Amino acid sequence: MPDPDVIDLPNFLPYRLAVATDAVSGRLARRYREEFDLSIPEWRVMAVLGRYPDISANEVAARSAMDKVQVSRAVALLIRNGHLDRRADDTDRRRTMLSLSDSGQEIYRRIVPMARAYEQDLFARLSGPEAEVLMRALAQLSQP
Amino acid sequence: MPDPDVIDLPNFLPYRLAVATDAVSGRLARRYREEFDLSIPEWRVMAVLGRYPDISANEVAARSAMDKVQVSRAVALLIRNGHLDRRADDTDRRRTMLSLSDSGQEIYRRIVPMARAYEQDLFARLSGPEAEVLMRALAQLSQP
DNA sequence: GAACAATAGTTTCAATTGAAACTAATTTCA
DNA sequence: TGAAATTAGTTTCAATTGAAACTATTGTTC
Repeated sequence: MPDPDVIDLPNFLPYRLAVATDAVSGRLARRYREEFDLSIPEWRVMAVLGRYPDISANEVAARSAMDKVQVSRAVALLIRNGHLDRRADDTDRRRTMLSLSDSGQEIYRRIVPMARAYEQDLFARLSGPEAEVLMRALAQLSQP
Repeated sequence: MPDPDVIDLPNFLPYRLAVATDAVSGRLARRYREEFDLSIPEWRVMAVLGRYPDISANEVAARSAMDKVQVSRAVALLIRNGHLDRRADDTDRRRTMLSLSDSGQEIYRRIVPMARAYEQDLFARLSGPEAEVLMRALAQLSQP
C-alpha cells in the first residue's frame, strides 16, 4: 500500500496520462511533419474539413477542441500553403466558409490511411475489451 | 461501421487522448497555480524531490519525463522562490544536489493531499476494473 | 432607426517552449 | 600525461502559444 504522505509520479494518473499523450502525439506529429509538412493544429483543421466540408472557422473550432485563435492561425498557414479555400458567406459577411482545396484533398486522401494505420498500431497493443474501456475512460476524464 | 476514407476526430484515439489530458492537466494546473503558485514542471520537480530527496537535476529529469532544459528552468524558478536548496556535489563538481527547502517541504506537505484528492475524484468516474485497465493501457501506449 | 451588445475572426504583445550552442568539469585512452 | 570525447547544467535565439485587445459585421432594444 502506498505511503499517503508522498506521491509516486509514475503511478499518478494525471502524470501518466500526460506521458502517454506526449508519446502518442509526438510520434504522430513527427509523421505529419515529415510526410505532409503539417502541424497537429493544421491536421485537425483538415480532418474536420474532410469530414464536414464547407463550414466556418467557428464550427471547425467547435469540432476540434481548439479555440478560435488556434484555428485562425492554422487556417492562415493552410491557405498560405494552398491546402484550403475560403469564401465569404453571403448572408453573414463576418463568416468565411472553409473547404479543402484540390491540394488539400489530395493530402487528406493520403493522410487518412496513415493516421488509421497508426491508430491500429496503437490498438494492437491492447485487447479489444481493453480498447473499449480505454475509450470510455477517456471520455469520462474529459468531462468538466 | 466507419467510413474508411474519412476520420472522425472524436473517435480518433490520439485526439481523444489529447483532449482528456488537456482537461485533466488543465484543471490540475489551475489549482497548482492558484493555491501554490506552481507550474506543472515546477510541481513535477517538487514531486520527485519529495519522493527522492537529494538527487541531481539529471536524476530529476529521468524521473519526471522532462528534459534537462525543462528541469533547469523549473529548478531556477523554485530556487528563486525559495522552495529548493542546491548544494554542489563534492565528488563531481558538475553536479548539484537538489532538495526541498523548509518552504518547499511545507508546500509539498499541503500539495500532496490536494493532488491525491483530485486523482481520487478522477478515479471516482471509473469502476475499479476500468481504472486498472486504464492505467495498464496508458503504460502500453507510452512505450516507444 | 440609432445606440448598444454580441459574434466572427484577426492581430498584438508577452510568456513559454524547443533546438542548438555554450561553459565547466570529468572521463577515456593513446 | 594530455588531447579528445563525454557529461551536467545553463543560456541564447527563434518559434509557438495564450490572453487581451482589436476590426468588422450582425443582432437587439428602446
